[in-house]
Amino acid sequence: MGIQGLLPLLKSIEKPVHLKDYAGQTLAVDGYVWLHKGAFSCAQELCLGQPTQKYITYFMRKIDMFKFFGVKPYVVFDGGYLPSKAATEQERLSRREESKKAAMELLHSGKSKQAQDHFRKCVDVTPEMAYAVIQALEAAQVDFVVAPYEADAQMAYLEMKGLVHGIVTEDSDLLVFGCKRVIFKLDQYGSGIEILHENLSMVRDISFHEWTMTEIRHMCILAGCDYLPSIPGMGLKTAQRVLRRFKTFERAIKHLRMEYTGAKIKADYEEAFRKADLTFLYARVYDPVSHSMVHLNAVPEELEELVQTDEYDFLGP
DNA sequence: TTGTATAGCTCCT
DNA sequence: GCTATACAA
Repeated sequence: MGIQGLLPLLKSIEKPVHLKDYAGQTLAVDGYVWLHKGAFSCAQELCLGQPTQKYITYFMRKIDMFKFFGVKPYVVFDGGYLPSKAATEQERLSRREESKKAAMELLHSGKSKQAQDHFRKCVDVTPEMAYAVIQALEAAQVDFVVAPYEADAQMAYLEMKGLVHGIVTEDSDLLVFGCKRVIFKLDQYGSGIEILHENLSMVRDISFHEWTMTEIRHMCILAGCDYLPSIPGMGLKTAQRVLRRFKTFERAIKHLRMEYTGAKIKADYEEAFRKADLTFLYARVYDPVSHSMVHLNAVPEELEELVQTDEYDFLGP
């Protein structure tokens, strides 16, 4: 889902770029994006369990494009799902099953063209597909890493450690994780748009002047993110207003509780907010240098013991 | 003005 | 996952 409405809000700081602008550099790539797009070319085969190589070919063509422009790709795959995302996954699964039923019926009545539309809605990227692509990457000596949980946090870590110069993705969450250089909408010719974190203060549609990374992260969580749905009626602009007025999210939530009478804000909302915030800060990632599991940012002393407990399995158990 | 709900898109020629 | 669009509070 990402952060609803974040990218349109950042239009004024978008910069058109081309892969060749990054010649000689390494860019982290969200493997899921290419896996999913590649799966579209062979949705029916994948849904019916028929053997196909098309999604691998598609993926490697993207890799070749990077190499053609002198850019080194560092592919990042998703690992396990966080417990906090289980509900979303279940919802997606049942929607896919519905589409598959419709696709099969159309196929059996000879309407293969219409069936294809439904196959594309039910196609899912499986770990087996990721593994097939990984083998092709190994053969081509392309760097990759499987994140213990979410690719987003893993890519943010690679950038933070200086292992990559920027991140290619379609997911606005990356900016909330604090990434410095994110490239969106990369097309088949190598064109895309770049957003730099340092330019956030220059956004015209909303005033982020003097805003810290913490405030921007809190605004995004309040407006709804993958780890916590928003309070009904709370979008980015309203979230920005209440945070500007009340300074901290605790005070903002307290105020919203008084204003929004009734059961609109659940009793555990503030607790859930804190957990979402900690996930953006301290998600578990893999460190390719030391070959060990670490947290995205150094965990402060007062939290060190807590993050080891089951209470904190939302960071990745 | 702002948020939400819905539909259409990702492949390829 | 994204965007574009129409509609609602």
